[in-house]
Amino acid sequence: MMNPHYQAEHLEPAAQAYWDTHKTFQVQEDKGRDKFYCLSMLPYPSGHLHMGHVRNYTIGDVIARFERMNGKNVLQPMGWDAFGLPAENAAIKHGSAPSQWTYENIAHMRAQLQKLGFAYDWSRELATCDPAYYRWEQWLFLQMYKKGLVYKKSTLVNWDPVDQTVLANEQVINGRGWRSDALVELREIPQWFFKITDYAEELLSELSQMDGWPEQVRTMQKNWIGRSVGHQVDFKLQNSEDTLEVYTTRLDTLSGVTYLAIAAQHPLAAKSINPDVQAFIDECAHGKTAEADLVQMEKRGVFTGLYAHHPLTQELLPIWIANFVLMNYGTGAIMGVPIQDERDAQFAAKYELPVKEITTQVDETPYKKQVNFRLRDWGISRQRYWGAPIPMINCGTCGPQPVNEADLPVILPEGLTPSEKGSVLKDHAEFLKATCPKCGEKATRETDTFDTFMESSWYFARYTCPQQNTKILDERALYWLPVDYYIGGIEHAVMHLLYSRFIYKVLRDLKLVPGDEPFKNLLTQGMVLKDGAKMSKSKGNTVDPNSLIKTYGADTVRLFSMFAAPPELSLEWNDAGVEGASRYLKRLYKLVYVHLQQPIKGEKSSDYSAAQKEMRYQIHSTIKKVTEDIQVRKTFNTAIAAVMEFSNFLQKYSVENATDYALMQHALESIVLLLAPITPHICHYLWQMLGHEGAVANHAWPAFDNSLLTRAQYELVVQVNGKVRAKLQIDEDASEEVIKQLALLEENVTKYVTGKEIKKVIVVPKRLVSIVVGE
RNA sequence: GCCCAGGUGGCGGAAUAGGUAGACGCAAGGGACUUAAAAUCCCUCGGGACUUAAUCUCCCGUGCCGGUUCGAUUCCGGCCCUGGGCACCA
Repeated sequence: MMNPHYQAEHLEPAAQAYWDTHKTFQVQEDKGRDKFYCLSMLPYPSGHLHMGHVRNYTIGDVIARFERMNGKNVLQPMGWDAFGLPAENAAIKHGSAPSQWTYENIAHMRAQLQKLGFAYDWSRELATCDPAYYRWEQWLFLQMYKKGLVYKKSTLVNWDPVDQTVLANEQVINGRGWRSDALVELREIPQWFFKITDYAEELLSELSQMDGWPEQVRTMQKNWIGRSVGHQVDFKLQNSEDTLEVYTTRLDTLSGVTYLAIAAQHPLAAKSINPDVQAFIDECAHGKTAEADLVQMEKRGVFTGLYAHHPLTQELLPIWIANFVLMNYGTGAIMGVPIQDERDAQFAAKYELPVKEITTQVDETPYKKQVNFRLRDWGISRQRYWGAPIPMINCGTCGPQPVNEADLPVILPEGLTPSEKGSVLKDHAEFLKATCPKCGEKATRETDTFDTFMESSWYFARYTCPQQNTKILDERALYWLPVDYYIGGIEHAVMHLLYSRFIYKVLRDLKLVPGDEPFKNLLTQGMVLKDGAKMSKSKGNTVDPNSLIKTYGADTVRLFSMFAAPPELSLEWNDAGVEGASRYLKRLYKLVYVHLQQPIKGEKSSDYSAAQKEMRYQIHSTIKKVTEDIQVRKTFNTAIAAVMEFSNFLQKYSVENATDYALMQHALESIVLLLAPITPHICHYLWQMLGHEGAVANHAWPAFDNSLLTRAQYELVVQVNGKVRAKLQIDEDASEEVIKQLALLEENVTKYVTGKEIKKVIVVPKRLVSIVVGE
């Protein structure tokens, strides 16, 4: 007996309990069926779910449930990106351990996700801060070390001189430490790097074939990798055998070079003979390592006192240090061509450097042709406590040595309370204590931890066998990978997705995963905004999913977040709109209730009235529209709009005989099936009420019949000189000649045509006739 | 500064390969029901003009300026504004 009132608070837990006890979404490998791996980017356990999460995971869930209804063996897992800075900050604030804060947040957020009814295989849940996870990350690092993909070099970090610690870019506010307010210094420290540049060519060339990715993301990655073909020009230093190497893509402007400029960190800067140089370098050493800041600084420089010879004329060129030259691009040195380059011109004008015409086309042969990438190697060292330890040991005699595989995992001591004075691992005697794997002497353990991008670069592979404790991955990875659909924020378009592609190729080279690319299709969702701004605690414009779920139910929240905008656009949150989504579900519920209550029952006859034919047309065209919107376009908003439109039609349809009843039953069943991926709980209930034994989640997606998608007549638009002058109903099978004649007979058309020369008549089949007349 | 998006009624958005701009929803206004309110249902709803009136007709309108085309929200060129990313936030 159907409850006359829609009560989400009863019906939703019941549906969730059903999926839970029937293990509906737990999956195993099944060679007999097509697999479909649907993945949403794993959340950072910040404490509470926000609307961006709700949107992201609903999109993923709709796709997963849709593919499931289409017969695929669907894997949809969930886990936690559990290492990172916010846990340390919270721990400092509360004087507690980051692990405790993290695990509490995970428990809370897991419960929130479960309330939303996502079709996850929870048996595969993982947290990246679990040693059972990061031990395999450490193992992977060791394999990369063996392959020569790991090296150490010195690079700049933001150094807080008061707190004596390295700061992240976001911790530097206007050039000062966010806690200490001290002027931040740039400091060079040795750090571990992955040679992602070894894979630059492949990462670039494959992009053109990745047609399951949005064009914009591929373009961003292409530009980020930034392959260019240029030349290396050696400028011989005055009174020295040494040369200054410059990479340029504009060798043709060589004759216009009037000066050279190097980065402050360039080795040559130290050999400067100008006493002002050190002061300038010190001054440049303040600020922030972020490129956006460096590039926007006032362009300044200082003369080193050194000269080099122009390779064509042997003229002496002054060597300057300039704050806009980046050490990590090219050779950290540029040639200044004021006549051709605007920035060089401004610099030359400011420091009264000469400007020279470009005179000769140069002969390229003496110069080494060189392919250069903007992409830099990936610095993976972090001087932080709450991260996975990098498995290295520093020996006084042998230098840095990799930990023996048998000694993994290198366990991060949990329960420590971090301080603002940098990583507490540096003072943890027990952690530091190690013996050199090579000579066996006393040594010190590496205290740097992994960049958290490392954890998120391979988690999707681990979901295929999360409990595997003898190896990183097994044959299950070969069945499930690659990910068929990956859904996440556009803010990850470059870094996370590029690092993941890189690590996947490393895993491929270790013969652990199939294919070359980890993510076959990618959907990048837009931001969730309120009052035109990104929702954030600091702006005070957040919307709490919990209270919305409590007021309206999970289905309403899911429906609104899918209806308000297409997934790729930013979504403007509107509380009144949620009300509208709730209203629709009530209307649908009532439609089913009224149908079940009315007395007429029976089967379809073979004779259809015009109204019944129209009803049949509406059923099939709605199924077609929704199927294509979800399957191909992923425009869930228009799919929902089509279902709403169809519901409005049904509301006006009066059931007068058995055929009407049967058509109405078919219509309502279709709606329930079409909405099942979006609002799964109410559909689970209504499906049962409509007389079905099994769960709608296990039912097949509805089919449409192409032969029923035509109507007797269609509307034809008539334009004269591009303006709409009439609309007429035309028989489906009318010929082009007939259409032209009918169009010209229309009163409002003759008005504009009479007495004028008809130059052209364009007929667009089933749509419009465009008549072009002269004056 | 560089790379990538977006800009359409009061609001979110629709128009799928260049073919009716404003689907669907929200808000608002009017009405029905009710003792009343809520809920529900019905109607109107880009701006302007004309007409006694209309569901008639006309003009303007998709950030701005220009172009291509019978026809441009859609394609091209140039600008403006907003958002995302820029390598230690995740």
